[in-house]
Amino acid sequence: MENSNAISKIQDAITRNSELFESLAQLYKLFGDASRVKILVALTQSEMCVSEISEFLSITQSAVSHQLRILKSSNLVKTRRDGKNIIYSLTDNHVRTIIDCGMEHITE
Amino acid sequence: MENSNAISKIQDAITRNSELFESLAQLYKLFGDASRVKILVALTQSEMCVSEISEFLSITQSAVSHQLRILKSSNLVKTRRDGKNIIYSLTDNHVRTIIDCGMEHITE
DNA sequence: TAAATGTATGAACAACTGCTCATATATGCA
DNA sequence: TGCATATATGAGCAGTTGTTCATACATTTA
Repeated sequence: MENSNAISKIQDAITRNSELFESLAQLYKLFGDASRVKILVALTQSEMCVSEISEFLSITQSAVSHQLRILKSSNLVKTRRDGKNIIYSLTDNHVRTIIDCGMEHITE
Repeated sequence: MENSNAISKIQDAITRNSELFESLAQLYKLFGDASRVKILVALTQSEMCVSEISEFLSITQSAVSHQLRILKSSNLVKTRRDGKNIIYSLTDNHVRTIIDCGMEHITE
């Protein structure tokens, strides 16, 4: 099929920035799981320790811990220790923005 | 572990709106794949037919078709026929907004 | 120091995802 | 009407994902 020139340019742009869009997909993948989204939403309201998060999701402490590890290694959350507890919080405000952005689509 | 009152309220809110956050995760899941993201990004620039999209992704026409079906059944894209071609385009501007929102996080 | 509490981690597994291949359907054209 | 082109779809498969279970590690307290 013969391309119009305009579409060729779009295709070039996407091919050139291929890695960028893979990062984008990788980012959205983090929000693409109900447990993780709920964790992130909770953390937009307040920092929390693992057992607090574990309480209101119907999954075990272990599962929460696994998910938090993913979120931390992706730099969406950060931690500090407070005695026996590890307190998780959002790294920055991007998470909040992204969630709000998606919510607007859902609740239109 | 004993909850602070504030955290209890957050947990209640999240439990009550559980389905909402599952929809949110479902939405982000659509953006959580490189092929789909590239398709959506392309469509923010111009409507396109299947074979055009198929050209610049290194996947087959069949794979593109499968992904477009997913995007269509989620109401992110819509179609019209033009002769032998099916032209795909974005349903509304939310996709654009969501992509921009994620890009800001990536390219900070 | 021993027990209790909070968190992290590895293995295993079922469910899901995205791709390919083969093939069906739909339209346009000779 | 027959053939070429464009798209859709089902089956099958390999890779990924999210959970659980068992257990290890870290900190506090008796």
